[in-house]
Amino acid sequence: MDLVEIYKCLCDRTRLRLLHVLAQGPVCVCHFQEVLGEPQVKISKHLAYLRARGLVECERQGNWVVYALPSKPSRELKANLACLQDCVQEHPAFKRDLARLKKIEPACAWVRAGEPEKAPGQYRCGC
Amino acid sequence: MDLVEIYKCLCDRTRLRLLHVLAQGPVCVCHFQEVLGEPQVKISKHLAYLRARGLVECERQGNWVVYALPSKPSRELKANLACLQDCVQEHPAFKRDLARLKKIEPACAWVRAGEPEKAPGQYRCGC
DNA sequence: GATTCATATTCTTTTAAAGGAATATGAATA
DNA sequence: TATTCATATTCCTTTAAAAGAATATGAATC
Repeated sequence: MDLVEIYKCLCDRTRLRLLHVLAQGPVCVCHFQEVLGEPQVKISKHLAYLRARGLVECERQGNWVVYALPSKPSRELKANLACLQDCVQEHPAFKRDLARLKKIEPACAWVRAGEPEKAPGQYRCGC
Repeated sequence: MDLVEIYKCLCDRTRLRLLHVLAQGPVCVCHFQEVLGEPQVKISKHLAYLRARGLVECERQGNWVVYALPSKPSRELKANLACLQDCVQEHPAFKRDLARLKKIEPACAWVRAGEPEKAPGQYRCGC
């Protein structure tokens, strides 16, 4: 994984927010929409961008697709993700994302555990 | 200084090399040309890019312009520059730059000390 | 004052990326 | 099997960045 490619992934605010949220654990796309308050296309395309460059992995669980940080991140990626977390701690916008994530935490827990059928709602995954 | 802007500065290989070299101390443009082996326009434009975003500062010394990392870097910048140094240690291309820098070290020392007139050569700054 | 040197800027072409609208895919339900 | 939902992809327009060629600037020398 090339260092420049990592930085290219990091030089967009939406992608920074996605990666920052992902540091908390796996998240499905609809939760991202809820947490970031951004349209589906935008979220999906930025996730695709990150996926194509190995910064995230994903797994389909029925109707949902759950994204996560790579299980075996390179040294460079690990260092930069840690740096990002450090840099962003104070920024209100990023803290707000985490607050919104906490609100939907219960639903997330099911999805993370690979049991989306237990999530509330019918078709929905609880967002 | 915006975090995204910092990452935009970091997502180009030439700029990474410039910043990596600058971590050793102030360097003038002609030394950069020597060390990176890249054409003058390229070096100058990337330095302008970094300068416009506050990632480097510069000072004219007679005919030469000496660039340096900012004297008071933001927390974010400091963290990312440290991370960069860490990530790049093993990469041959970056190590090669430092090796070439060492070769012209004597000339650099004069320039850094603000006494370019002591540098060898007539019009030249020793590159 | 003309020249020489180091550096910066302008101009142009090419390429990548962002964003939105519309549509496609693939799984689950009815 | 038709529908519904979550997500992805395509198409389009706009904007930013990279690179090289040519030229400009500003300081020092002759």
